Amino acid sequence: MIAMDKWQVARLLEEISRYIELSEPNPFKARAFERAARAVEGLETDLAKLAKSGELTKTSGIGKATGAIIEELLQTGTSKYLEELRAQYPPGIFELLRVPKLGLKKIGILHSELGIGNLDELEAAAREGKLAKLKGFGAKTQEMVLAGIKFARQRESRFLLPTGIEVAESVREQLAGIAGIEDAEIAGSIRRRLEVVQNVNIVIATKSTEKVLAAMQKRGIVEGLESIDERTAKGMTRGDIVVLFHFAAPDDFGTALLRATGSTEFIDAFNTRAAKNGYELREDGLHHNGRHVKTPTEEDAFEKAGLTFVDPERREDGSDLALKKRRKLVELHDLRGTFHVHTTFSDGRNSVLEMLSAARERDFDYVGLSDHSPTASYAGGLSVERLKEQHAEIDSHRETVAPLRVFRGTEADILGDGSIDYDDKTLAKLDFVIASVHSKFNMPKDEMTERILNALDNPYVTFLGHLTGRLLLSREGYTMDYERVFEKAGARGVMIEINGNPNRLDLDWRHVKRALALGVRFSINPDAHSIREYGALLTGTWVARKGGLSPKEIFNTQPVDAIEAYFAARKEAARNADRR
DNA sequence: GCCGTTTTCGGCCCGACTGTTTTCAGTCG
Repeated sequence: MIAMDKWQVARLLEEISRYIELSEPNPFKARAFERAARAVEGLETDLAKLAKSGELTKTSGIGKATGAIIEELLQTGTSKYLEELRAQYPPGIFELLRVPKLGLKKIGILHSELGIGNLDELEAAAREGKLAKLKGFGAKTQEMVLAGIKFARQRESRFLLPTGIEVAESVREQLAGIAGIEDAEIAGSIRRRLEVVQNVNIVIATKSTEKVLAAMQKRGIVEGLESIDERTAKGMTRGDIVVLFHFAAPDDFGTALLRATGSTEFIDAFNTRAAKNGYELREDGLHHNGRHVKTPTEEDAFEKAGLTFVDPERREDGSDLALKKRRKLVELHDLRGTFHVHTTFSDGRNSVLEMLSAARERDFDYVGLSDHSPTASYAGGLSVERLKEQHAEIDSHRETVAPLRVFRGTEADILGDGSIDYDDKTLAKLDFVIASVHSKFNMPKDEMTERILNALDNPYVTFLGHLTGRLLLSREGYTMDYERVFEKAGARGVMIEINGNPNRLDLDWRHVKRALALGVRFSINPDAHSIREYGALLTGTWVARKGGLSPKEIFNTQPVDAIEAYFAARKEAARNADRR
């Protein structure tokens, strides 16, 4: 029998909740299953043991019905109720959620009234004007749906960087056993660590392209693999991800990797500079005054052409080729601690102790907890009383997690007028304050700019959180005058967070250069809502590297004493600040 | 469906926004 863990059980409870919301007028029934899922996730004791003892329903949020379903899931791996719900709807029904502004209620109506169960059917019905006639729908909704379908489709063939890396790694691993392949490396925008990517590029070093290609086809490394020219082959994986293979002789592998990594702009800049030394990158390798030059590694290509090596992340344009020395970019192991960590006090999935223990296991010297503020009620923002309780809990764990040092913070909402969602007295009790926008995203540019500038005037603010507010592949960032924001942040010593959540990667690396020039310092933060999400520090590091940041420009590369002294000094200054 | 209790049904987290309404429902964070 399949042993189900609490996370899998929670996923299935969520699925039930979604189905219920499609058909059930009472929204609280769906919410009850949602709550049960949260309750299961938050369990400190083993779910299977708890079920065995018959005390499941003693957990708040789990009642008679949900308890029985959980037991059934644990015993059989599925639930009759869930199977019945699944049978009532087409399998692709939830793909409709990818259309913005379409929620489960509207999807439920579309299915029951028009039998719509996927994007194609939705598009056909909207084009025929059938949507506008439904109750609760209208002409505008119909238009919005059509625009939304376009939006969803555009994003179909684009995917987030971590997905790209996972797919690319898995394809590369499959190449390992093929005779004749001497080396294989991931290239393209994935190697450049672009936040959203469109295809996978892999460079293969081999002396017998045809033989290798045949072996790859035979093994079914990807679907529909076929050569598109002498040196390139193309296939698909996971349904809709295009994989390009670039073949090169081992002696030309460096040049091939360089060219396949791009960007086009960088390669052009490379060639312009190399030409001055008589060198040229060609499809068939590096050439010096028309004669072939061996470049088994990428470093060889840079060196022979007389150019400074540029890390792949920095190859969006040619600017770093002008540097005399290779840029020293920050690396994950440079980080000594981090901030912006949530716990079960607000919307995190792990307790204070779990998050602290995980930070210690990662060998951090320090970590700063920051749950939401009261206005973020949907995320369980902390009242002043709850904040006090959290402080007491943190204090009770300090010895347990030593030598890890714990800082007490908040991720406080920047309210509509730019004020911070706690009073000064409360803020003064914290070691640090991350100020973030979580509401009223669609303000006009001027208003949003003033709002952020106002927040920067609060002397207790230490960091600006996920400044642009973008959600990759789903939401554009806020409009604001970034120049003015960076200027003021720099002048007031407020750091800007580089939020490493792969859905955000915010600050956008494109802003980093300008912010740095205006005196802004950065902190790489995970915005972790679970232990696993400390992993976002790696993705955050990529953003910093893409922005060209070195360890000294990153706050959390500093030792704990420096951090503590900085917070203390800043708080002291805030207390003394004139705040009329 | 769950919870709590003012023991057997009423409330459940909420505010902004938008479109469809003519006072509200659905979506989003």
